[in-house]
Amino acid sequence: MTETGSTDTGKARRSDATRAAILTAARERFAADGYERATIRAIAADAHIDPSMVMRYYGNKEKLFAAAAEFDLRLPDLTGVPREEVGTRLTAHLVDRWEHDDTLMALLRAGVTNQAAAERMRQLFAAQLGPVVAALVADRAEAPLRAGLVATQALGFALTRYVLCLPPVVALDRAAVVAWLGPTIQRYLTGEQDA
Amino acid sequence: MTETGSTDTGKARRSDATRAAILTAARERFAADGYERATIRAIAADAHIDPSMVMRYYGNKEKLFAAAAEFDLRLPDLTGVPREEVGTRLTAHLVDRWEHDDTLMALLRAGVTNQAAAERMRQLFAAQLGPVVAALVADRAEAPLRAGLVATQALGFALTRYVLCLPPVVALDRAAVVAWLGPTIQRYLTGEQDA
DNA sequence: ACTGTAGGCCAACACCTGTTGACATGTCGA
DNA sequence: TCGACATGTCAACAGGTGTTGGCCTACAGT
Repeated sequence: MTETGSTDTGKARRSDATRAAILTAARERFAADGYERATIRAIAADAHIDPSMVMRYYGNKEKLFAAAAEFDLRLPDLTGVPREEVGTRLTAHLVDRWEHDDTLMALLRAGVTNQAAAERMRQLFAAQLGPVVAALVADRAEAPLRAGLVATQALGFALTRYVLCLPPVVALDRAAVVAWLGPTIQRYLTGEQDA
Repeated sequence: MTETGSTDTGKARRSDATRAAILTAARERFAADGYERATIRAIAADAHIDPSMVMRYYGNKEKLFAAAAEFDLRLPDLTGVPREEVGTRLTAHLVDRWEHDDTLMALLRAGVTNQAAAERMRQLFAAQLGPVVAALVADRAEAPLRAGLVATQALGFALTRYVLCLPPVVALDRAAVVAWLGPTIQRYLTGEQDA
């Protein structure tokens, strides 16, 4: 394998642009078509290169997806936010994150039929959402459950709005989304189980 | 085409068992693998027949899916239920429906990558959940939106529990699911937008 | 100027897919 | 008994898939 050190800030290689183009095209295809329908050939065509280049740079389709599905939710620190506002704040952030990055869509579409993608999704919520929630709740043992509940609503919203495109859900503007989903997320984060 | 009248209650044909076996196998495969990974060959093997029989009886893969994805939510009439209980009642019913029938799973897994399946899902919520919600809300114009919101939470729960298998969500028992999701559904059905 | 090597393309492979048509078998009415 | 028709099997097709290896070209270091 050619030197691909992750830590070195060495000189840029001539192929870096190509690598990036492949990754971008891969994200778009995986997001639009899911794992199996996103073909290496189509991704290569989008990146204006030969399919064999994809193999050379990323080994195989699985590894390409793994590289393309690297994602950071960039969750804000909610400990400084008034407790009654954390639901709306988190909701607004998630919606924004979803609308400005294909990666989550790729993860969602692929995660439904691909085991590795599903595992990624699990890690995403456990490793990134989990800690943020843990810093918020009184009993830290409750954190994974509460993070999971948030995931049900967040992913369900994304699924119905961006994938299945249920018309009434698509029609909602940002403010309405936050107004409707915010209190739900708030309750999952800070509320009691008994209504 | 052989006589396949939909209205006739004529004598059962010898091939009806085969037809049913194909449909059952198709539902299981579509539910487990999604649309593209569920192959005609695998379905035929499960049904212990030749792949060409699937084609003869259902024409092509698309039509087979259409037949396999026929589904009735069997939603109860909620007009007689105390208003503050409709959320938990609907939640409990949906969970039960989901756990005892592969069809919804097939619809969900396929709907993420297949247009026809997504369209089915849209019709399902519009035609079956819509009216039930409409009978419940004061302003009927709000019904589609409220049904859509219910869909976000219901499908999101199914996605995280049965497809992505987030551990904390999988761990919930039936009572806990109803206790957590019930109030959310209740608010989407009968609550005001401003918390 | 020469050469090694990285970057890129082409053709091919082995496999799997949906789909088709020819052929065998069984069943039931005339 | 015989023939029509439903039921089922087998083999093959045309196209698409991930993946591989050989070949060409241009640039960087000497």
